Amino acid sequence: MNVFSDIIHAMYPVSDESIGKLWAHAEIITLQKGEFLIKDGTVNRNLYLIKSGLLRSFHLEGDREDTLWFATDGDAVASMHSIFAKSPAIADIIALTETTLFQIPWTTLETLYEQCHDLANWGRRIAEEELYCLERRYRILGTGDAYSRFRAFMNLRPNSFIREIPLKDIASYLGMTPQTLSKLRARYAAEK
Amino acid sequence: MNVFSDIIHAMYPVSDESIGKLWAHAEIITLQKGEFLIKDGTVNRNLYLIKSGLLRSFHLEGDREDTLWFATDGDAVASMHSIFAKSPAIADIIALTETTLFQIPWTTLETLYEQCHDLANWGRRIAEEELYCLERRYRILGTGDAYSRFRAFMNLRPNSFIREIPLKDIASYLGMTPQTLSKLRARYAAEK
DNA sequence: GAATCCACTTAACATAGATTAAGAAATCAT
DNA sequence: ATGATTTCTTAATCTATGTTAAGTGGATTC
Repeated sequence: MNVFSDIIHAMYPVSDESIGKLWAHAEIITLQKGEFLIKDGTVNRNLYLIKSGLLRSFHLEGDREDTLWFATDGDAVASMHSIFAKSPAIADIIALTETTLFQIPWTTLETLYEQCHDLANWGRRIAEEELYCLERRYRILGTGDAYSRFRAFMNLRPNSFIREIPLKDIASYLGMTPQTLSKLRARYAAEK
Repeated sequence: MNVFSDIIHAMYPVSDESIGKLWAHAEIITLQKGEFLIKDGTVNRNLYLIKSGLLRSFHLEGDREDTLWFATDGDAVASMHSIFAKSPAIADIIALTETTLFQIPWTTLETLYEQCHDLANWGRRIAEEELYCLERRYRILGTGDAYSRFRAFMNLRPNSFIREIPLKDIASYLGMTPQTLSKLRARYAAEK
C-alpha cells in the first residue's frame, strides 16, 4: 500500500493515464524524526501523500502545543490556509518517525483538475474525506470533560498507529496536560 | 446573491448547462426560526445551499450545547458524517432565523460529479473551502484561554451576520458559559 | 397591556484541571 | 556501556472557569 498509484487508487478510481500525469509532477521527500514538513509562518502550497511514516500537526501557543491531527501511511496532508489564503501556514507539521512523502505542487493540481475529469473527482474526494475526519475529531474529542474525551479516544482507535505516538502528544491532541492524561490513564486501568 | 445560479457561481465557474442539471434536482425548503434542518441521530444525505437566513450546528452533550459552526447566505451545509458513514448524523442543525435553502440529494450529486467535469470541480471547491474554514475555526478559536478565544473571535468578524446571533450561542461556539462570556465582554469594553 | 418567558448580567462559591516539583523509567548520544 | 536528555508518573498547590443563585430588561403571548 505504499506505491504511489496504490495510494491514489485507495482514494478514488483514477485512470492510469491520469496517475501518470500526477506522477510526472511528484517529488519524493524524506524527513528524519523531528524534522519539519511545514513551519508555522512559512508559505507551503503543496499537497503531500504519505508513503510511510507518521506526522503531527500542531500550533505553538506560548509554550503550549495544540495538536490538530496525526497522519500516517496513505493519508493526504496540506496547509489549506497556506493554499487558500495564499499566505503563510498557521500551524507546524513535524515528523514523529522517519517519513517518506510524495510532494505535488498545488498549482499543478489546479491545472490537472481542469484537464482531467477523474482527477477533479479524486481531489474532491480527498477534501471531503478530510472534512469528514475533522468533523468527527471535534465532535468526539473536542467535547465533554477530560476523562470523557480520553475514553472517546480509547474507543476510537485502541490499537492502531496511535501506539507509536508519545503520550505527551496525545495529551496535547486531547487538549490536556501530560500530567492530567497520566492520571486519567491510571484511573482508566483501575476501572477496567 | 440569493438566486440559485449566483450561489453556485460564487463558488466556482460552472456552465449554465451544468447549473441547469443541478437545478433540475433542487428543492426549495423553508425553515421557521427554531426549526431543525437536521436532527442528531437521523440520516440526512443532502447538500444544502443557503438562499437566505442563519443556521447553527451543535451537539447536545448532557445539558450542554457545543456549537460547531454558524452558516448564512451563500454557504453550503451538510452532515458529512451522515453522507460518508451512511449512518445517522452526529449533530443538530437548527435555524436561528427564518431560513430558505436549496436541497440537493447527495446521491444525485455523486452522479452529476461523474457526468460533468465542471461540477466535479465545483464539489471539490466546496469541500476544500469548508475544510479551510474548519481548520481556521479550530486554530483560532479552539486554542488558548477563554479571554484570548473571545478576543480572537472579536478580531475575526467584528460586524458581520454574527450580530444577529444570541450571545448564549456565541458562548457555546467559543466553548464557555454565557456567564463567562458576559464577564469577558465587560472586561473587553473596559480595556478598550 | 399585563403576564410570562427568555436572554443577559453580576456575584459568591465550588471544582476540574493547570502548574509546580521531583523522582523513575526510557531513550539517546558519546 | 555510561552519562545525559527526555518522557512519564505521582502528588501538593493554585487558579480559571463552571455552577448556583438572583435580579433586570426585552420580547412574546394571551
